[in-house]
Amino acid sequence: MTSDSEDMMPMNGEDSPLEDAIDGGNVSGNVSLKKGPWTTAEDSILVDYVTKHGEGNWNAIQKHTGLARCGKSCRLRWANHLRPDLKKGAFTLEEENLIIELHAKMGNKWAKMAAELPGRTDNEIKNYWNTRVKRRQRAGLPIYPPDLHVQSFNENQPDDDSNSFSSMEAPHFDLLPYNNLEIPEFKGFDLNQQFYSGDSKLAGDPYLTYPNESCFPSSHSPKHPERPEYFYHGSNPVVSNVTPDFSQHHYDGYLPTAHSFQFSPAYDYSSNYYNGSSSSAFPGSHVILNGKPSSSEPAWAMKLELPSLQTEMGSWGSPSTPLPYLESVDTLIQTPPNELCTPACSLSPGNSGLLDAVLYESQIMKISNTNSHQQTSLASGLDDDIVDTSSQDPQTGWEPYVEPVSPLGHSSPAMFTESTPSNGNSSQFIEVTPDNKPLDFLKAGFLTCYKMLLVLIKYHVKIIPCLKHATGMLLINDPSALGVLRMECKVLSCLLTVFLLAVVSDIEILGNS
DNA sequence: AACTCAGTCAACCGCCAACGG
DNA sequence: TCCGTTGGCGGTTGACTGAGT
Repeated sequence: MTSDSEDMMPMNGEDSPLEDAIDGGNVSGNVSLKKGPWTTAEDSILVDYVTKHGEGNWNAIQKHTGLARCGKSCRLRWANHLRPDLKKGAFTLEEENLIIELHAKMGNKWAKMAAELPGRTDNEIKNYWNTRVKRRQRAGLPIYPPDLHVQSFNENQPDDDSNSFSSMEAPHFDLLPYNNLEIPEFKGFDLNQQFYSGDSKLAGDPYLTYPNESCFPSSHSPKHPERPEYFYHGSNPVVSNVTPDFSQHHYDGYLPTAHSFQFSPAYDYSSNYYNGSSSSAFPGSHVILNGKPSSSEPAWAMKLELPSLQTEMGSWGSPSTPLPYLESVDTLIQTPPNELCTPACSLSPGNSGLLDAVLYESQIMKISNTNSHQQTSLASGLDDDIVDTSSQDPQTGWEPYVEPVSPLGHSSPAMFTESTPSNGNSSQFIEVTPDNKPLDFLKAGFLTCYKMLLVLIKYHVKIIPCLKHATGMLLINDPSALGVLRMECKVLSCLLTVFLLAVVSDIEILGNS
């Protein structure tokens, strides 16, 4: 054993660790105690002391070594950083699973949890958990995976002595204010049901009201930069049946792939916002990934369809219609129709959506002065466009597209040729020619506007769910919502512009006539 | 380049229980 | 039994960092 004098560190040099350690300390009684980050010099003093004397008697360290740290601080430093048996680095997937499981059993008993994780400190586990809770809270998601929810309650039955906790220690499944999150519109958003509609076991689970957190990956996670967050598939028929235990939760460490998530009813589409890859950009994109309709395509797929247009040619509204890309909407807005048209789609403008169709029509009108179109009743056109609700999906209320050519609900050219005078040659395109009575011409012009408005409304309605969801994402501070909203606003603003142009066009022509 | 923001980490603070005088 | 000390624990805070804007 060494004497106290031997424990004292040398004080005779500029680089004296002790001098460094004391520097900047606070006065506590007649001893200046330092706060803040530990220096390597202080660490070396502490390590040296504990190596010689063992752990404990922490207050003696300050007395014996002159280290300007209180006993508490020394103990904490040793326990959390200097202990030789500490495991450095990120938590492994197994450790993360275990932490979640242990927390479900124990609650915030960090020390007990640390005892189950060799080499890990309570502080480490606490920090990890708090970060996790914070992240999930922001996303409005439950802390625990759904099946763990059940599992944990089972494990905390009274007959389980080893895991019995008081009510205060019981798993806190209501830790999050999530259930009280006030996002009225979003909360009732039927997407929530649809995410899990394929899993009756999960239906009604209050913790599944919101999308899986996989959709809200943290923008950066130094420990797991490549991991978007866990993908709790819950009762995912694909995943959960593979392994019955807790490890079934899918932590693949990578962004979802078509294969790993394609049929998960719990898989939410928002991950596609994040993914940004061409392979998944929107709900149900697994259908796109598969390149063909999937029998497992969830019912919500149709609901999530954006207003435009990203379906394959001639497949408007068909049940097998691949779901649209968000990105493609942006592309459509920014890209001239001609550039968008691949040979496969060149036969019709209808495959590219409303904006595409509108742009296409305008081009057609410009270059075509010779077309002769069949006269169509304005009234019947209106009926075809909007009013007919008999074809709506009784469940979703969504009006399926039946027009195989155009997103406008009817032949796109017809839309313009029926009533829209676009220029001085409007007589080629409208059913009411300048030869007709001025009143008829006026009526045709206003009907054109009206029709355009209805079409816009129709598409706007399809956008609303997306806006709702994006708004919800905003309310929970999800950064990806901004991009979604921005894109959707682009769509809406373009639609509005088209409408206004139609109005102006009519007014001008009316004036000329 | 400056700014913002979220995540991580380390450390401190306060409370409490155990212990010993 | 009381009281002071010590150590353990959980909550909180602030510095730092990196990504995004």
